[in-house]
Amino acid sequence: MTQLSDIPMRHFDRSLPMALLRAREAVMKKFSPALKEHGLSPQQWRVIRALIEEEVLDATEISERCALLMPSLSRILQNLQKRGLVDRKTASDDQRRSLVSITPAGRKLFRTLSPINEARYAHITEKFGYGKLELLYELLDELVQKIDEEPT
Amino acid sequence: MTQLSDIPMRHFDRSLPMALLRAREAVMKKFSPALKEHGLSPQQWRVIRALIEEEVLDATEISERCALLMPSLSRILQNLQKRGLVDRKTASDDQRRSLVSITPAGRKLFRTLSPINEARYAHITEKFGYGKLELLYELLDELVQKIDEEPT
DNA sequence: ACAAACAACATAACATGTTAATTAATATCT
DNA sequence: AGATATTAATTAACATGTTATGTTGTTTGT
Repeated sequence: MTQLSDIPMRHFDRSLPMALLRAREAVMKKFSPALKEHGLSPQQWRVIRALIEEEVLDATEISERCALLMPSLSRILQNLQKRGLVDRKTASDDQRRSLVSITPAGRKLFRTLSPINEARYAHITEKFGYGKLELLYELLDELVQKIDEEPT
Repeated sequence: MTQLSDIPMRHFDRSLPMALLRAREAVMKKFSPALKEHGLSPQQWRVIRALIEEEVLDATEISERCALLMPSLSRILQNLQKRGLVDRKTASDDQRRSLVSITPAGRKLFRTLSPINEARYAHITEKFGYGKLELLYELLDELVQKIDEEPT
């Protein structure tokens, strides 16, 4: 006879948040050390990458592109500015907005680190397989899409 | 003629850490609110789940199962103990080890939250598709495996 | 023009992530 | 047995995650 107590609880390792966390940790283990050697956290690196792609961005745009909440970003920008890696000026048309750009020193640091990271990325791609990697990206994108198109 | 400057930089959205982060954020948005209503962080919830599965665990085992570093776990256990959700005693055979178990109050809290979370999980499964979810788990597992079997 | 609503950014407060250093107990080696 | 190395857990220090609140500048409505 089947009872509630006979139904096995979904195991911990079939937890989506945990699976995503562990995957992210494994990947970061490959990228973080090189960043740390140059005094950058993964979050600081994301900001620098965004500014290489775009040249000038306000804080809110950086926040969205880098998946950083404004309070975290606020502290990170203060830190990067103090170290001379980014520059800031208030927008002339909207004094609330803070326009951020990368400095030559920041650009130089990027050029130092970028090849190292790209090499690691290439290595992961080769080891895991290009096709599987693309499939993984697609699944992750679709997961986000399906979840976000819900209310609640 | 092709130059280095013509090679487009791999875009931000094709960053594996970012893709995993965004997916995790989207998923957590579905689970966190119910936990927060009951005063639990996702990390605290992971610890409680682990203790429901196992009854007694030492701190190191919890750390591994929950993907929490020991310093974080140390603070979390102090918090949960203070709130009467877990219990601790030092192991008789090894006084260094701290054996943790869940209290009746902790078990009750679990029974309250578990159905809510399982329902959300079922909803995601339905929306995303069972097959795709299984495929995602497999890809994530394999990614971790391939990355971890490397040195450097 | 002026008050109310809104938007961008900063700050506060607390939990967690992360590395290093500490403490106490156990294991190992000679 | 006694010195040394290892291990389990904690603490320290600082960066980030997260929600709430504050500050200032801009927009909207009348």
